[in-house]
Amino acid sequence: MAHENDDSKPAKANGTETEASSHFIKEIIEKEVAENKNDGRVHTRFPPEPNGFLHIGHAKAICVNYGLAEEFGGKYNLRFDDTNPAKEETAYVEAIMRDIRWLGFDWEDRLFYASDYFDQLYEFAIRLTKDGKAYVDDLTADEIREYRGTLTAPGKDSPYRNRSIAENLDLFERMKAGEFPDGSRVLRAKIDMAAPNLNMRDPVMYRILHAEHHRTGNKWCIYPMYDWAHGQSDSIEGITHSLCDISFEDHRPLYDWFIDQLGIHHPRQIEFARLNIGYTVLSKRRLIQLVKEGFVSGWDDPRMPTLSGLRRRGYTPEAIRTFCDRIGVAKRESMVDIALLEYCLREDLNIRARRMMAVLDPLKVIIDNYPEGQVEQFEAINNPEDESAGTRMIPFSREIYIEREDFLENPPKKFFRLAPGQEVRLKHAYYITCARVVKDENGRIVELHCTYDPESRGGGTPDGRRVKGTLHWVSAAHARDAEVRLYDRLFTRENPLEDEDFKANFNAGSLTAIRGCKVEPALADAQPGEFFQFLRQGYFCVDSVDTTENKPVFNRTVSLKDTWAKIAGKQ
RNA sequence: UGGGGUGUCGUCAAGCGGUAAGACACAAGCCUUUGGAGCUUGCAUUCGGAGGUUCGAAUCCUCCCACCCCAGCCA
Repeated sequence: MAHENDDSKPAKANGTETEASSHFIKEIIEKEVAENKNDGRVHTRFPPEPNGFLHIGHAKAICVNYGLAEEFGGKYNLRFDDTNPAKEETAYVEAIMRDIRWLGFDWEDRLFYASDYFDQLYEFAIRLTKDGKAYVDDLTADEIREYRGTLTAPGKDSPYRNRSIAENLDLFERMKAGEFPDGSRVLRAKIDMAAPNLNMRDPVMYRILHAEHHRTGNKWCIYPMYDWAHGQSDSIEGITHSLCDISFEDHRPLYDWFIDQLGIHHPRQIEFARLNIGYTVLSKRRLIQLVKEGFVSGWDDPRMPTLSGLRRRGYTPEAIRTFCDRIGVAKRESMVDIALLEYCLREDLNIRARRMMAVLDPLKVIIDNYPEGQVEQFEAINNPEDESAGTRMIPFSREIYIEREDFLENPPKKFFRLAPGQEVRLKHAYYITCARVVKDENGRIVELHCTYDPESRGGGTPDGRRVKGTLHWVSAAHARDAEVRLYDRLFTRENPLEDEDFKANFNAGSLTAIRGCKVEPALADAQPGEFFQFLRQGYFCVDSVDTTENKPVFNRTVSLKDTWAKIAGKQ
C-alpha cells in the first residue's frame, strides 16, 4: 500500500531536525553535568542590548545559548542588557522579543533586564568599596586614558586611588544622589594598573549619566558599565553557562574577579566565534547606518540580514535554525558562504511551498489552432513533495504569456525552450510549437504564434515523443498583474569592511522591482506572509508591508538553482 | 616590543597518539510534465612552517610564521 514516495523518500530532514553535532562547549557542559556541578543544572541566557534589531549573527548566539539549554533539559533567560540609557529604546525591546519568538524560542516567565538589578548592583559596589576594592576617581576621561598606559607600557595609579574608604563611600553616595555632573567622577575597581590585561587596569564600574532610562526613568544618574553589570546579572539569575562572543575572552578574568570578590554564584563564561557571512555586514552599529542614512527602507528591508528583514524576505525560522546548527560552534573566525544559508532555505521551502505559475517578463503567445473563446481548466498539483497540499485548477486559453527569456530566435545548443520550429511543453497543458515571430519596427519581439497538439493534453502524447523543455505560462485573459521584487547581495564586496567606508560597497542593484508581472488567478488572494514556489523561478512570498488590496507585491526569497544559467554561462 | 586567541579541502567543520568524518560549493552521470527536487560518483598521501619525541603525530614537545581581539566614562 506504500505510496511510491513513502519508501523512496524517507526521513529527509524537514528542516526542523537538529543535527546533533558536538562542539567544545557541549563537551564542557557534558563534563560538568556529569560531575554534578551546579547540581547538574544548565541555565543559559541571551543578553541583547536593546539598541537595534537582531540579525542572523544573533540568531546563532540564540541558538547556541538556548539550544544548549534545551538539549540538556535546562532553562534559558532573555535578559536585556540595558545599562546605557543613551542608546536604548523600548521599541527595540519589542522588536527583539518578537524576533526571538519568531525563531521559535520561549523564555516563559524568565524575561529580565539588567536594570532590574540596579539596586543590587549598587549594593554590591558599596560592598567592594567597603572592602577597599573600589574607589571614586576624579580623573577626566582623557586622564584616565593616559593613566591606563598602553599595550606595552604599564599604567600608573590615579592620584585618587588611595582615598579612604569613608571618603569613597561618601563620594559614591553623592554620585548616586546626583550631586556631580556627567563625566566628573567614576567608580573604579581597584585591581592592578600594571596588569598586562588592560581590562584589569582598574576598570570603570559606574559612570555618571543624567539620562532618562527606558525603564527606570530618572531614578538613576549613575549607570553600571557592561563588565560590572553582566557577570553579576548572570550570577543573580543563577546562570550556569554564560556563552558569549570571542571578543569578551579577555574580559573573563574581570568577570571572574568581580564574582570572586563578591563571593556569589559563579557562572562560567565561555566564548565562541561570532558569525560572519559574505557580502553583508552583521553589526548593529553598521546596520543602523544603512537604516538611518536611507540605504535601505528600514530594519526590515528584505535585503537586510536582520531577522525581521529575513522574515519579510520569506526566510523561515526553521531554515535559519538548521543553518545555525550546520555552521557549528568553534573559536576560529570564519566567513560562512551564503550558499549554505540558501541551501537550508531551499531545503525547507521545497517541501512546504505550493507551486504556482507566474510570468515575470511576459511575452504573448497566440495559439493559432486553438479555438477562439475556448477556456479549459487544468488540474495542477500544488506540491509534488507533499501530496496533502492538494491540487488547484488553472485556466488555459488561446492567448497566454510565457517568460520572454524562454524564447530565442537563434537558440544555442542545449537550449530546450521555445524557438522557431521547436516544440515545448506548457506545464500541465499542451505541447506547442513556435510557428511565427512578430516584431515591432524596432525589431523587438512583440508576440509569438504557435500551434498546439490537441493530443498532448495534460502534458503527454500517445506517440510518447520526447519534449525536453517545459515552460510555465499564464492565460492572458485570466492573468492578474503583480509587482515582483528581486534581491541581490547587499554589498558588492565579500567583506565590505575592507574599505574605509563600508557603505561605498553598497550594491546599488540590490533591489529590482518588476511591475506588470502576470500571475495565475489563484495568486490573487494570496495573503501577506504566504509563500510559494513560482515554477522554474524561485521561492516568493507576499510582501507584508507594501502589498495592497489590488496590488500584490511578491518578494523573491531565493531563486531556484539554475542549471541552464550555468550551462549558458559556459557557452 | 604587552596580554589574550586562532591556524585541518574553495567555504564551514569533525578529529582528543593508531594511520584525515560530514556539510555547502564544485565536477561527472542517472532520473525528471519545474534545466527544481531526488539519486550515484568524484573531490585534503595531507593537517600554517621547521625540527624533535614515538613502532606510530593533525593530535605530545620546541622554535618560528600568519591572522584576529584588547588602550570606551560602548556592549
